[in-house]
Parts: sequence; C-alpha cells; structure tokens
Amino acid sequence: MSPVRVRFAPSPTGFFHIGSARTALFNWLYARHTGGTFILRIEDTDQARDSEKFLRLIYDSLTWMGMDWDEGPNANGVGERGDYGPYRQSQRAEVYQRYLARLRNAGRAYEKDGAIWFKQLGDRYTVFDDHRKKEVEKVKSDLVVIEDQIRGRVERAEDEDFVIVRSDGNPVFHFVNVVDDIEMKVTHIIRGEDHLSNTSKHVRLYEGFGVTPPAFAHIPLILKSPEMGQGKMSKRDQGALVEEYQRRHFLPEALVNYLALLGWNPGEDREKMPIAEIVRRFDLPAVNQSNAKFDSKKLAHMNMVYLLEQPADRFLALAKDYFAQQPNGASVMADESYFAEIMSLAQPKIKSVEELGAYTNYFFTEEFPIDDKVKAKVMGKGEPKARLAELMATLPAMDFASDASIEAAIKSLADGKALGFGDYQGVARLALTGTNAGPSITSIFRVLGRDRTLARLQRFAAVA
RNA sequence: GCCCCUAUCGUCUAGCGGCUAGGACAGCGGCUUCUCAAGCCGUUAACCGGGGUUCGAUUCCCCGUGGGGGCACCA
Repeated sequence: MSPVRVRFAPSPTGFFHIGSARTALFNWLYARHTGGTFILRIEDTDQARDSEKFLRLIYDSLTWMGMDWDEGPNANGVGERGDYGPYRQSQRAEVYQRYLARLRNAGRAYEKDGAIWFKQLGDRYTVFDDHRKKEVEKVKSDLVVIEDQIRGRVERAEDEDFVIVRSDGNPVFHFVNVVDDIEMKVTHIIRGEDHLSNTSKHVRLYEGFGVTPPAFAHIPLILKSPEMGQGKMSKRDQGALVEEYQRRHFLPEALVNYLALLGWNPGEDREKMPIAEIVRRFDLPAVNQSNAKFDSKKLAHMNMVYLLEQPADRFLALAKDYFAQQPNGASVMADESYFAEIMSLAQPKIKSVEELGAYTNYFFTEEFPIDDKVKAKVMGKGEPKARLAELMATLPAMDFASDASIEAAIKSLADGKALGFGDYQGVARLALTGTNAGPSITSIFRVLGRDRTLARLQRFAAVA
C-alpha cells in the first residue's frame, strides 16, 4: 500500500472555525498515526472573498495547536516546501489548463453561456426543478458509488452537468479540488460531512480524468450546543473561532484533546490523553457517524485539568503572556519574584488563565473592591471586630517566616480565647482581599508581609 | 420539494443479539477543609416510535418521526 498522503485545504475567506480546526486535526492525526504526509493547500480561488490576513490566521492557528504540515506554504508566509507545489490554488492556473484540456480531449467538457461545463454521460431529458424553479436537463446514468471509510457504501445519483470554469475564467471548487488531489497524490480525503453530497461530482470528475478516486472519509459535523440553538456551528456563534481560545489563553493541548474527542472515541474510557497517545490510538474506522454538539463546559474542564498539571515554569510563562496583554500588566509583573510567588499560589486554584487578573488583583493594589455580600455575611456572624482587634494586637510579634509559623501564631491566639482558626480567617481574608475566595490566609499574610497586612487590617477596622 | 447522512442519559460517548445499559462533562448530595476552588465518595438521568427477523433485540432489516447536510458561474 502506498504511503498515506492527506491534506487540509482551507480557503482563506473568514476566521478559522473550530470545525475547520477539527477537520485539520483528524487529517493531521491520521498522517501522524500512519507515518504519512500532511499537506496544507490553500484554496484561494474565490478572489472576491479571499484575504491575506486570513492566510496568516490559518498558519498561526494550526501552529498554535501543534499541527505541523509537511508540505505547503511556510508558516512565516515566505515560500513553501514540498514536491507538488505550488500549494496555493491561485498560483496553479497552468495545472488547471492542462487538466481542462484533458477533459476536452476526452469529450467531457463543453462551453455554454461563457462558462465551461462538465458533461455527464447518458441519455438526456428535461424536468422542472421545484427548488430552482426552472427547467433543468438531466442525464440517465448509473448511481455513483462511494466507499466511505467512515460511513460505508453510499450511493448517490449525479445526473446533471455542472460548471467547472466560470465565465470570468476562474475554475470552481469541485474541479480544482479534484485536480489538486490527483496532482498532489492525495490518498485519503478526510473532510466534513457537508461535502458528502459533493463527492458524487468529484467521483465523476475522477472518472473523467481516468483516475481511480482516493479513499474518502466524511467526518461528522460540529453542531451548536443546545443553549446556542439549532444547526451547524457557524462563525457567529460564541466559541466558534480558534483565535478566541488563543486570545483567552486556553492551553492548545486541552483544545486539541477536546476536539479529538468530538466524533472520535479511543476506547477504554480514555479521555484526557497526551497527544502522542491520541496519535497512536487514532484511526478512521473509530470515527463516529453522527454529528456532535459542542460543549464549552467540557472544554473548560479539560482546560482546567491541563492547567493544574502544568509545571510551575510553564504556568508562569502562561501567566506572563496573559498579564502582558492586560492594561496594568507591566506594573503587576514589575517585581519578578513577587509575581512568581503569587502565580504559584494561584495555579492550583483557578480554572483558566483568564481568571488570573481578578483572582490576584489585591496582591498588586490597595484599591481592591470589597464584596458587599461577603462582607454582610462575614460581619454578621460572631464578633469579627473583636477578632480583628486581637489579630492586630498580635501581628507586631508574629513570626512571618513561613505559613506554618503564621498558622501556629493564629492558632495559639485562638486557643487562648477558646476559639478556632476559622474565627479569624474569614474576617482577615475580607480585610486583606475583599472577598471570600483565594489562597490560604497564611500565604496571604506571608506574601503581603507584616506591614501591609497590618495596614490593611487597620484600614478595614476603621470603616467596618 | 428532491437527494444524502444520522438517531443510547441535558451534552460527549461505550455497547458491535442475551449487560444490574458503562465512562466523562454538567446537575444534585455528602466528605475533606482556614475561605473559595480542586480532590474524594455517592446520586439523578438514556436505548425516538411502529413493524419485521430471531428462542431472544439498544444491537440486524423496513417504514415513520426527529436531527444534520446538500441541491450555485460559494468553498
């Protein structure tokens, strides 16, 4: 069997959609699983809608998700690699001319209304088409049989001539897609199910060229989640674009892991897996046949699990990346070791990098807000003002060397009053952070330091 | 309207003729705990309907119904 060659063939007409990313991923996984070649081909034949900046978005998104391509344009936008180029359809006009000539010589192409049409073989008749509200010419012919790797045998009638070159001279998708797949020796076409109906056209085209079609594998589509409504996920839907996850500092490996699970199952109840294992387990027959609804909660959970297990230095890098984009980022990161200390406190507690700003805010400013609901709750129970006063009295002599020494000091204070640690924890946290959520109170004491801790307690006591 | 694909908890899914229908996310309850998370334990929840085939159908076939896609000089 010849080595596997698969391709991802986006057209740069919009933002990089999550569904496109999943199609790319399945192709990439299959190439890596089989030791084959992953080709990136740019289908930029629709000049009116294409744009250079969308091209870069495709390169960036694929790279961010870790999908490297063996052939195609270089990610920096300069030049390309591979023996079957050019890899942008806008530069392949000569190839299309050659293939058009082949079709003409075979009597399978003709001109009408200034466009060039592909000719079906068989007896002709006309019929009124309800959908298009006009008479159309049909051809009596055998059904096209598609042996799909995921869906099995699919039969479909392909009984009309169709345009392959527009009257403005630009070849259409069906034609260039098939020509390029032949020229680039693609062995497996893995694409969304929305192309299944087109496949009969493509098979006819292969026949017209006298070429055996490659294997087809039509993967299920990604649908909107129930709260988003009905139908296929579209560019306008919340969470539909890859760049959104990049912007929100998701971990790309979490997104990839989640996407791999949408329409594919590795068996053995495995879900969270390193990419090497996904590559090892992935195969076409295990891909599902029914569409999947997108679940942002499950993605968020996957992201959290990945985040929790990151080594401290990687988490710190992610945090820096995040704060670099925040308005107050520079001042927050000014003291490197202080910043690192706080990030290490935050890592086990947050669910996503984008929570970092709000979660650590009070470490970097005295202007943090006080949560009124929390305040009402904390101040309404026991004698918080008395506890606050006791804490302030104890503070000057407290040993700030470690969390343990701070904890011991507070505990002995509590013991002396026949109280518990919790009687001090809540009010101290409120005074120091303005909320009821955060790292251990002893860590907050230690990191803030004696002076700032005391000052905040005093300030709070004055207004509480 | 025509054509194609599809159908198990709310969601992602396991199941490939005989199962107490399993896992994950979400939900709910509890434990743990200095708060909040996390974690741990438990729990609610599903085979779309009707015909066949078979000793026996979630599983195979057919028909409905639901969902999705396509029917362009878009890709």
